[in-house]
Amino acid sequence: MVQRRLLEIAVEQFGQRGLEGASTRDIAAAAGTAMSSITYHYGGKDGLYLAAADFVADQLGADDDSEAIEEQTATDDPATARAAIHAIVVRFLDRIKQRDADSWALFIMREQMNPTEAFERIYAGAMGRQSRAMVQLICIATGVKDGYAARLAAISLIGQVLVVKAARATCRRLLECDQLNPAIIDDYAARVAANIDAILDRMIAERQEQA
Amino acid sequence: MVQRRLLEIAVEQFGQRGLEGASTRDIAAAAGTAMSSITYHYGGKDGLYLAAADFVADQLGADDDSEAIEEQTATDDPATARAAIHAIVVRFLDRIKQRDADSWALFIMREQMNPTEAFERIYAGAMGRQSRAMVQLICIATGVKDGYAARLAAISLIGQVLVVKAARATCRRLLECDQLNPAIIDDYAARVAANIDAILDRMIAERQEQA
DNA sequence: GTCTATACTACGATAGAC
DNA sequence: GTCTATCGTAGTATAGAC
Repeated sequence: MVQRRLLEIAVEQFGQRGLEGASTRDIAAAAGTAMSSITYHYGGKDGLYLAAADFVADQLGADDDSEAIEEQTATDDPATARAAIHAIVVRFLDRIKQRDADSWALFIMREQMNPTEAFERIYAGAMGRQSRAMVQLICIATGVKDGYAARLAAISLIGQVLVVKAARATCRRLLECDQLNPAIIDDYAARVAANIDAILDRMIAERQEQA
Repeated sequence: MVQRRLLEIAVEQFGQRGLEGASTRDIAAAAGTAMSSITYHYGGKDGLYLAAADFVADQLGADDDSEAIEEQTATDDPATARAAIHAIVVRFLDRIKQRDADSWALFIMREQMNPTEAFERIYAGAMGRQSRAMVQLICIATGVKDGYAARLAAISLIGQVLVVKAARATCRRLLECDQLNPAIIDDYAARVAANIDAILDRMIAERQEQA
């Protein structure tokens, strides 16, 4: 399938070099086809970019047990909710261990910085669902009713996961390693897991002393 | 000063649109000069980009009390170290409240994703110093001797701060606001401050139960 | 030092052969 | 559907006037 190959290369190139930095010529050549096939299939560079965003959004929602985790949002047991939060974070860090994860992670990061319509499409899918699930799970796990407080907490958790991709250069310097290998990611995952428990416990304590 | 104005615009444009996305014509025009003055002063686009990186690095180290904070690295009092950690985080989030902070934050973010020589220059300055100071302060605040563990913890703290810029689009969606206004940042800073205490306390507990 | 002119290159889009 | 060939339009770089 030419189209699939085109999309894979597109995500890689757009992620690595950005919308302006990537060239349709290079993408087409790497996919082993002519540049004009991009025009034919996607109407042009912008169309390919949006299609690449949809492709990322699909892959983000597919091949995982995200539905199972999101089902647990229906729970009202704090321990179950906490386990679900851990599961989401672990799964995300697991994905990052894959080598080809770079492409889509960079693609999304760029969209986070200056969002275009492509971000809407990605967030409309699995990404938005998981973010909202995280907020709800925090409410359940801590007994906090205030959605605003839970959203702020969710952002602080997302940041701890995101940082390995968003600030990869700083991480490499700080850890004095050329690339974040799986062993280091595992160690970091353990740190984040402990942090999550500490933060959730703190939030429970905050709630109780407020009463 | 034409050169200073050129650098300010360059940071803004490169940050917003990336190295490839920004055009020397636009930058020169916005700075009220001819494009060829970029060639004259900086040798070309790449030279201007590196000069912009140096400019960012300088501003990052200047106009702040970072030296005062870094001096506190010399302390051996856990409470003082903890206060210093809080101070670093607060100062960073304070800066983000400024409107023009966007430019350099985006500039650095892009370099984090695909580091070039520009990142070396930025990290060689205040950024690297503060990162290392953070690690050391964590050691002092928790009594942890293991630098590796402290570095992992430092990354998790950096992530919580970084996320407001790195995942700004997600933050906006999650908080249902068009832009992260100062009031929200303050609320978030309070959350992060509580998180830091929770995490440091947890690390102290980990250390004690290990003994 | 700064600007105007121009040269050169690479890009995306398009038309048309097959 | 896919490729080749071409066009117009950015972009950077350079040379030379002032």
